[in-house]
Amino acid sequence: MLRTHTCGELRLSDINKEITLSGWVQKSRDLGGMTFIDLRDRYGITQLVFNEDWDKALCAKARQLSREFVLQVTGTVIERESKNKNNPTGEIEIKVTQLKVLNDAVTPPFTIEDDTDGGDELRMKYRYLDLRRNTVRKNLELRHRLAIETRNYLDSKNFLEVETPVLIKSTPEGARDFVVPSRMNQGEFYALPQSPQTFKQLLMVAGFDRYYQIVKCFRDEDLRADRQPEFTQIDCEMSFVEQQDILDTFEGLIKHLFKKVKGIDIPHLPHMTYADAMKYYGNDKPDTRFEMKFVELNDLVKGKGFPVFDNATFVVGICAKGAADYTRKQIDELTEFVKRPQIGATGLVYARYNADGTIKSSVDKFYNEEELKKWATAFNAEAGDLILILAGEKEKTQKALSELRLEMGSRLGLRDKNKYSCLWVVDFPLLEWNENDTNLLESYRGRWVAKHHPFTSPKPEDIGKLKSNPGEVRANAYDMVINGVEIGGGSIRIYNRELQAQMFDLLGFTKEEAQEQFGFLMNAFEYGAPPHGGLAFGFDRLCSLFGGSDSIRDFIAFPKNNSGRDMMIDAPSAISDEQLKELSITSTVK
RNA sequence: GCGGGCGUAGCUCAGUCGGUUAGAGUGCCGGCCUGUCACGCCGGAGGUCGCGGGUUCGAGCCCCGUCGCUCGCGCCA
Repeated sequence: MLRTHTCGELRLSDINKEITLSGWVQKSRDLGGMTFIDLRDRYGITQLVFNEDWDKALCAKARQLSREFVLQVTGTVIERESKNKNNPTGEIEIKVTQLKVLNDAVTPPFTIEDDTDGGDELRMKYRYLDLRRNTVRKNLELRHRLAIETRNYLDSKNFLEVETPVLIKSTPEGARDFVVPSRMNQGEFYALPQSPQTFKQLLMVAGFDRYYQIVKCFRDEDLRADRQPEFTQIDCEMSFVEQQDILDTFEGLIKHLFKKVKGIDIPHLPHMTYADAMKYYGNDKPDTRFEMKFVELNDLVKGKGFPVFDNATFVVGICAKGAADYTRKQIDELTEFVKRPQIGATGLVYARYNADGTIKSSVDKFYNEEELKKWATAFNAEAGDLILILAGEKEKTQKALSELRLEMGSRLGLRDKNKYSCLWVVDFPLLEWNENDTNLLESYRGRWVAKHHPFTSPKPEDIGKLKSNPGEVRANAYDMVINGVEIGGGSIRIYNRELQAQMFDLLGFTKEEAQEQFGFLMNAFEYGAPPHGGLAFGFDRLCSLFGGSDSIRDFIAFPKNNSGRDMMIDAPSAISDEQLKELSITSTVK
């Protein structure tokens, strides 16, 4: 061993011990006759001290050490003359007797400190240096802790972790696939899994009963702060269960994780229907840390001569508690916010419920005090509140107001990172209609697509509507939502060949296409498939939620940038003509 | 595919109305310094202002194009 202790563990109780430490030079402070060096490893920082009076040659050698040199030092633990209370090892230091430079280092391009001077791009390019920083290392330690506690909980509930293949088959449903050419089967391609969905269902057919896997999944879609092309799911499936059993089991998991990792007791998770989530929050993943629910105003505001409201199919608003003192400038900011192209509202109507009980609105020309009072009643508004109203086409307006609600929540400090509000959103629609929209791949346009995925079972009482009114069929599908983030989702699956075939038919598959792409699954259903269901958690998002960050990149050791590039190894890259030829692939790009 | 922001020293940034030799902090190098821990003091080196074109007597600044990074929309069963 090149060390007897780590740089984080020595204390006053270790005084006079002869020890050996190994680590990196964090900082060197040369005072002339003596030199201090902070030696760092994963566990902490220990101060080394060199003094000309003790060993002139050694002290001279210490002066030559720069940041990030790798050292092995032997010496005696001594009590510091002046102690540093900010460091757990700050009461001792090492009087070094032997110094060995295990490796030198060039000056790093950014400082290896909690508050680094490095920008994102540079940190990603030198991620191995970035990972030396406490903040990043702690994020990965949190990730490790969450993975361990997930396994502990699921193991205690009899779940088996089973690995499923990574080279699988491309299917047209869902996100774009990453594909991998097959050399042995020329002209054919594997796809990387978007999720192990069909395999876990086959494990249920196989009688495994309770399965989980902490597993990489791949989606070839554009990225965001919370979306990476390869990401990790906690993927789970159970047999002989109904929806409530799954909700109970995984409410248990999330409570276990909060308790073990953060020491927080999470109350019972309320259920909210998809319909209510849309009605009250305009969003299927509502941030329920604060209320500010939507109130529909169609009946109250129409027919008073205000064309914007009269021409709109949907008028809806929120009431921001205590925001009546918002200045004209602040309200203009909000108006600009909702008018941004990403949100797309045409304007914002407001009504201030002043402290003196009067109401002042931006549409006083059309609505008198009495009518505005009725608005206030509809919102349960009190003096001091600010009512904000949007109008337009229903879906777009809901979405815009949802964004405004979150913005107001942030501005009013209602979205505390250390507060957690968890719930289940249930009764999702089974299907949604894809417009004939050029933003979509041609094969996706103008047809019904599964809201969750095509293996999701419809609610038995809605099966009759599958043919007559597919859009109204509700699914046995559910999402876990925490602080406005979709942390996980799943469904009770179809386990009957005929119903599954009917689903594929609805989704526009011919019998032959369905058989070719999912025949293996439907065939399996004929051999005694148990009723089953499950869900998957986004593990990276869970980590970022626990770590109080909006970006999952901080919790992935080697993440990719917005363009899907690994800036460190510079992937993806072109491959040689020889490789292409072996795969029978012709490159159409120079 | 689209919209916003950014690109100036190793790093983080400032740079006014288009006008002298492009600055600061930090890091780096050298010197001094025996209790520092954001050490201090003195000195020094370090620039293709992302790239290409244009306007102008003159461009870091204005215009056009392009590349990269970043946040978002679309997309993401």
